[in-house]
Amino acid sequence: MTDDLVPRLRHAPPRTGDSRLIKDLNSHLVLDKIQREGPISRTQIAAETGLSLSAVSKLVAGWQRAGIVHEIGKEESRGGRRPVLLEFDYHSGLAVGIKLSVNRMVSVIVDLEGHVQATDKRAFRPGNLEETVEQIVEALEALLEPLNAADRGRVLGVGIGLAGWVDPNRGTLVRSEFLPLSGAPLRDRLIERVGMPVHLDNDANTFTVAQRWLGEGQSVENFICVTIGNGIGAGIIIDGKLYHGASGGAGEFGHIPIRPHDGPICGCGRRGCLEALASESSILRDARAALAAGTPSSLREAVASPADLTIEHLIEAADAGDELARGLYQEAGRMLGQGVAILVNLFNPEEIILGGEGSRGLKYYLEGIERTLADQVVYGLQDEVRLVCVSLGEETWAVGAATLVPKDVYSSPLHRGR
Amino acid sequence: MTDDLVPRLRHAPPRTGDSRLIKDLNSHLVLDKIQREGPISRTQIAAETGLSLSAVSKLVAGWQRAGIVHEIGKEESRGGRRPVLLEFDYHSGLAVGIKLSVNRMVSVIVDLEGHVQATDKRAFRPGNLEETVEQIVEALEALLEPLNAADRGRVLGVGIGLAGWVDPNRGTLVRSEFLPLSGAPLRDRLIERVGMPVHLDNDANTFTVAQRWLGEGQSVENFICVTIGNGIGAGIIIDGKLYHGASGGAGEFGHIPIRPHDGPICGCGRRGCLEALASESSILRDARAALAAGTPSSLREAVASPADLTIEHLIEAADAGDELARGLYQEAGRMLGQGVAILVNLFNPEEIILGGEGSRGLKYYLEGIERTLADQVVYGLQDEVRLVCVSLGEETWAVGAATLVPKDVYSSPLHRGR
DNA sequence: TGCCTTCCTTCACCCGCGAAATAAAGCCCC
DNA sequence: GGGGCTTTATTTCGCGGGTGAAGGAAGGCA
Repeated sequence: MTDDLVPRLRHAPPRTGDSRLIKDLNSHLVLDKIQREGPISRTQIAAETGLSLSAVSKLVAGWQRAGIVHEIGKEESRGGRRPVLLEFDYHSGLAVGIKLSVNRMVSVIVDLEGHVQATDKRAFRPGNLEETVEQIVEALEALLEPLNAADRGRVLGVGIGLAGWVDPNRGTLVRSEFLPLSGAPLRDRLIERVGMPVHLDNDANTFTVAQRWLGEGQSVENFICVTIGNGIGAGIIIDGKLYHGASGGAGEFGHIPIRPHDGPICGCGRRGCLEALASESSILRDARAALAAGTPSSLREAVASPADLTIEHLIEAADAGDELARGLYQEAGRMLGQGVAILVNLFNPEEIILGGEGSRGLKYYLEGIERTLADQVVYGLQDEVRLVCVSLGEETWAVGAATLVPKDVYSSPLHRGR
Repeated sequence: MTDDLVPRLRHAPPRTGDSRLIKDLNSHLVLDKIQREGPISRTQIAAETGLSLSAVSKLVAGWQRAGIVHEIGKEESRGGRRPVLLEFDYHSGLAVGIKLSVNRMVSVIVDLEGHVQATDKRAFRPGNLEETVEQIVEALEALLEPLNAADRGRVLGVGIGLAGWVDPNRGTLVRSEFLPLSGAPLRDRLIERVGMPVHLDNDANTFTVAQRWLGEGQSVENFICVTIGNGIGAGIIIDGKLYHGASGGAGEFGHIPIRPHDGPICGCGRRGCLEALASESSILRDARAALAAGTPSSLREAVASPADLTIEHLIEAADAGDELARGLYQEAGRMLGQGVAILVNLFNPEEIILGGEGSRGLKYYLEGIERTLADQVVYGLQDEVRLVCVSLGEETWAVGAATLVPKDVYSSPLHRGR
């Protein structure tokens, strides 16, 4: 009986169409319109969705009762009664986002528009399930403690992002390079402890959801987010919905083989992964090696020893025109460009969003990427894709994780996972 | 006004939920069950779909009236009234499939189960729109002519597959290496001429649809078909639905860059595409070069000059243990393996179907693929994917194209493309 | 002030689903 | 072989949701 539960969930019966589905569908269709295109009038929603005016009115009333949609004012008259404008109320709820990484945990409280209300940064010591849960709960409490009771009641849930292979349906880690909790019921333990919805996903995916909800992908149905920092990751939106693959492992862009025979060893233990060729840590590794090998560069004066070199040094040097730094970025950009070319050939996306850590290095990558794309994409498909750059900071990750909450609450049933 | 039409189509209003959608949805849910899992009883359908028995009965009645579903007999009693078994009637309609290639056109009439009723093979001379349409119509007439009037009335439509970038929504070729009809309304002209539905798609996509409808992907929601022959292609099924990308160009697997700097020139003009490294024609090219360079091999006795060498020679030689042939296949397999590893890292599919032209060479590829996968896929994701081999012949392509027809007629409204 | 336009709400009606009652078909056991 | 019991299928009815028409509300314009 109980044993049956999990397989049953994986092959759950398909959603059948009954009146509830209809209402769900239409009501989210309306909410979506208001969120993406608001302020907007009922009549306009009806015209654009194809729903009847009466249906729109009723559905809007539902969202108003729930406090998620408000009337914000009236538009100019177009010869008759002035349209009443409706707006998504981004202040109607709060969400907590947590980004976990090797030895750090950054948490935020945001409103539904992603505006940060409070931040908590602290050390994180990867441990067993209980130790990990305990640290997350502590951070959560520190974050919620200053809130008054009313605000605390408005918190809708918690989203957590981390690097690794996550099964978001089960709420477990399948494999992660820094957190040895494979298979442990991390999400469910947390739900028990904090008494509100908790969502878990890969960090690149959380960033992607944020871009879809509030960022550069709001009106794009097929796009890919590539994140570039110490590692490289990707999140894939297909038909407006995050694509997880068969078991949550989709989007491991950083580990696609690019130079599997003669490339450098990657953190994952294999050779020539894109991440080992194009990430900022790979650039740093090559810069240190070049300095140690005696390559001339202004970097030599910036640090006492190659080991002290940081990304900031490299960016400064590149800004100042240093050949070595620029060359390394360009080479990394070409490698990344090859990866992006593969994405474009395979996915033919409408848009690719490049999220760069701090984003300052991104412009040095960009040239290499664009040139490579033109060379390596078939049929001129690269002209069909828009490249967009977005800056990523420590907090951005946490804010992204927080958007798992509204994504779950307010997304259409067709986009809600299986 | 008219100018507006195309953009309006691209951003068509989303499908709203009304009672018709419900019926459509449930009715296809039921049909799908019967097609995939039939023979099956009404009660079992109800249990597995979650629909009420009354709904199932009514919906089944609809399909019976349409002649698509029939009662086939009764099952053993399980202690009470014997269940009536329902079966999808694959003979209720016919479909035409056409595969166009450089100088050849293969057409078939099949029933809905893909059984070939008639075949037509002829030369194809790529020309302008009217010339092309004319040749297709001729083949179609040759195929339909022997049919009696009743059978002719049962033909539901025509599906066409060809290599290149196709926009299936508009029914146009965007770019193809052998047919200079970019942007021409090929599908719509054909619809006018033949007076029945015509569908156009990339050939790898048609093969993929066939695998989903009748082949190895019937019960798999996320899989990728890779086709290997003179070229290399792929079709992607996500959530049970063929993925086309933003403008129909998705799945250009043969042209992902693998050795963009030092690889051989590809037919598309760029360097180091997968297709230039791992297709059968690339193996042939390398074999000829090796013979010309004096590499010892049993192949030398098989042909007078390297130019006479064919794939069949290579397969025979490999079967006989020839080092050169085996080595070339293995190397190509490793290259293909790198490509497949990229697919697995990015898509985390449940299954990958390898369609090999004639399939006889596939076993020589396979070893290289499997070994490479184990090396180049992160987190052991390769253990999550099933590799399946399928044989591909000239007719298989045409049969695949034909499945565009039932896919369109009988697929759920949620899977019917945007 | 009166009429028109535009925006929104209300009400009657249609349609499909689910639940329950009913019918049909077959097993089992005395 | 006849009365239960079980399983399968159909029919009936009420509910919820969407649509469309009619009506109310708000504002422009002469």
